[in-house]
Amino acid sequence: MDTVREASGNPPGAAFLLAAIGAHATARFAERIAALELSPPQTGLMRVVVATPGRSQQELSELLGTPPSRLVGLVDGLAAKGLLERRRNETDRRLYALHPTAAGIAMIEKIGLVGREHDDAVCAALDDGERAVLRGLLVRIAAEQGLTPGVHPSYRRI
Amino acid sequence: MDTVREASGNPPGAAFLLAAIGAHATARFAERIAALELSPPQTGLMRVVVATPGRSQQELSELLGTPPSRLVGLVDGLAAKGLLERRRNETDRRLYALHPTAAGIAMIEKIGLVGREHDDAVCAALDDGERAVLRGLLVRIAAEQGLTPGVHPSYRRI
DNA sequence: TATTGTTATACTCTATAACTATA
DNA sequence: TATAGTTATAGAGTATAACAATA
Repeated sequence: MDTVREASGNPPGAAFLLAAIGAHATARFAERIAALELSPPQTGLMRVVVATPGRSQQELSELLGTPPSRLVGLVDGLAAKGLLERRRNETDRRLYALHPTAAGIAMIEKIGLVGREHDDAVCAALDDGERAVLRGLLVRIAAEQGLTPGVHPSYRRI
Repeated sequence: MDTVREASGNPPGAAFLLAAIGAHATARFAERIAALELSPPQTGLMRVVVATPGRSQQELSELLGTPPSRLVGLVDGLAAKGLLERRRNETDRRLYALHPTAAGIAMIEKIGLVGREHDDAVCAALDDGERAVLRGLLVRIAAEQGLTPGVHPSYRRI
C-alpha cells in the first residue's frame, strides 16, 4: 500500500517522529502496566512517592505541575490498593504525608521490571551502542526544552 | 530543587524519554497549529487528503485506523472552514470523495511552515548532524514498531 | 441483505471552582 | 483570613452502536 509520506513526498521531521513514537510508546506502556492494574499516571505518582517519601499532596502537586484535585483520585486509587498511605501531620493536621507501603515498594520493583521490558521492546530496532546514542540525544533535548527529569509532562497543564 | 530522577537514582530509559518528549512535542505543536485555528487531528487529516485526494471516508478511516464516526466531525470542521469538500460519487451515491480546496492547499503550505518551525524549536539542542542521526534512529524504530509513515498513531484504537 | 456515512449515547480523563476542616 | 485537601460540575475527546440512505 502506498503511504501518506510517499504520496506527499514530505518526509516527517524529527519532531513528528518523536510525537508519533512517543504516543506509540505511551500506549504500549499503558498496556503493559495494565497487567499490574495500574494506570500510567498512577505509576508516575508511585515512582515519585517512593523516590521522595513524606511529601504532602500540595508539594507533589507543585512538583508534578498538576492540580491538587487531580492528585486526590490518584492517591485514593493507590491507597485503596494498599500501595501507599496518607499519614496525618500531627503539628498541622491539614497536611498528609504520603508514604509507600511495603506492598508499594514491592510494586515499584515490578514496575521497574516492566519498564525495562518495555524499553527493550520499543528500542528493538537498535543495538546497545545506538540506544546509548539515542538516550544521549534525548536527554539533551529534554533538558533544553525544560522538562523535569523523571516527570512525564502530561501531568502539566498548559 | 532536587528532582525525582536524582532522588530515585533511576535514570529514565529511552522509551520513557521518547514518551515524555513526544508528549511535550505534541503539546507544543498543538499550540502552534492553534494559531491556524486547526487541531492536530484536523491537521493530520488535511495532510492525508492533500497527499491522496479523492478518497472516501471509509478509505481514510481504514488508512488512519480510526472509526468512521470520528472522521465525520473532522471532515465537517474542515469543510466548514472551506479547506476541503465532499464530492458525491455519481455511480455510487453512498460515497463521498474528499478533495482539498484551493484554500486547503494554501493552508497546507502554512502547516508545512509551522511544522518546520516546530521541528527546529524541538531540536534546538542539537546541531544539523545530530538531528540527522536522531531522525535516522527514529525512522528505524518507527518502521520496526509497525508505525505507518506520516500517520500519527493517536488515530488508532487499541 | 450489505455498505456509506451520520447521529445518539456513553465513557474516560481532566480542569475549575466551590466547599470543609484546620490553622 | 489563609491553606490543605476534597467534592461537584463541566468540558474535551473518543468509541460503540443504532440509524438512514443507497446499493
